Amino acid sequence: MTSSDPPPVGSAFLLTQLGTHAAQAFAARIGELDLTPPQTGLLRAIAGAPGSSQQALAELLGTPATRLVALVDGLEQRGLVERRRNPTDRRLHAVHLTDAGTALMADIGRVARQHDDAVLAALDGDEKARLRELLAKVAADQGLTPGVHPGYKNLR
Amino acid sequence: MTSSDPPPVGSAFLLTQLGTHAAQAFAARIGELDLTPPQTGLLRAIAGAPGSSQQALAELLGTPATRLVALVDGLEQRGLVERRRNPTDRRLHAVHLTDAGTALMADIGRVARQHDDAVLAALDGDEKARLRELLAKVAADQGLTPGVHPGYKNLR
DNA sequence: TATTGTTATACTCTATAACTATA
DNA sequence: TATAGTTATAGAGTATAACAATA
Repeated sequence: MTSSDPPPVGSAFLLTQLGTHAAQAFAARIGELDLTPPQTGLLRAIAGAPGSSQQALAELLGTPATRLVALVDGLEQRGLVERRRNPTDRRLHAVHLTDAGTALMADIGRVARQHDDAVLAALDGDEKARLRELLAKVAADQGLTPGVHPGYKNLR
Repeated sequence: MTSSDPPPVGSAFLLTQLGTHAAQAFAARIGELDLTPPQTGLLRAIAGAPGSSQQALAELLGTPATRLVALVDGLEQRGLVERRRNPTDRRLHAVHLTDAGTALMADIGRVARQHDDAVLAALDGDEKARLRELLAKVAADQGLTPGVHPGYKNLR
């Protein structure tokens, strides 16, 4: 081919393009709560499995424990989560949301819904349902953990 | 754990999750050609608009010119692209693919098709077409430039 | 003086490795 | 000796700012 025709792009590239765009838009929105996307994902994980050890959280998110420590540090300093030592095995730090953290989760939920509406504004109800169905099918086939962003995964 | 219900996730999050997954999978595949995704995107841009100045390419991709210079440097050293000075205005460096670069584009196309098939393996033909349609609709509404990955965009 | 390209520098994020404490 | 957590260090990727060449 010489040029002039726009190079045909596959659906997988469309997915990457839209996924990156959605991630950037979400980062901007959640930034108004002074949160980064990794922090938000960790808060969600803690809310879904309160009292988990940091090792367990690292395992769930697929990230090195060292990164998790730094993330928990930041959230703890802001009073959103707390570490509780396990009296039976004093090596373990169970991570819990504080009341402030729980309250913030509600805000995060609101922001997430606004984000969802904004990104999918072009679709009507039926189309949204159909898209969700197709995406869920692909996600399951690709082995993605529901609710866990693959960006935590160490790749090399 | 107390809660048993998986936290409900919006379609926009599914998009982000799948988009990141697809990007990682593509990076792994294209890495076998010793290319990074940003390099691949730049090659595509050059192939689509040969002879563009570096400023024009930076503008198209939405990236600082300084980053583009570094990317072109890497591709030029490998003999995939070349800079040609414009005799009329010697400030401009028109960027072109070399023969090796053109040949590599064919390999990239093959890898991209394999990638597409792998990511969408769960869907039949009709479903693929429907998904593509819905994604294209959302992408257009969100103002994405066709064929350009938003990851080049400077955000702050 | 304005524009294209380049180089130098700094910053952010993340991973790897070494270390402490508990078991 | 093995495990949970932590600290220290280094690397990749990118942006910001200063500079050089040409117009």
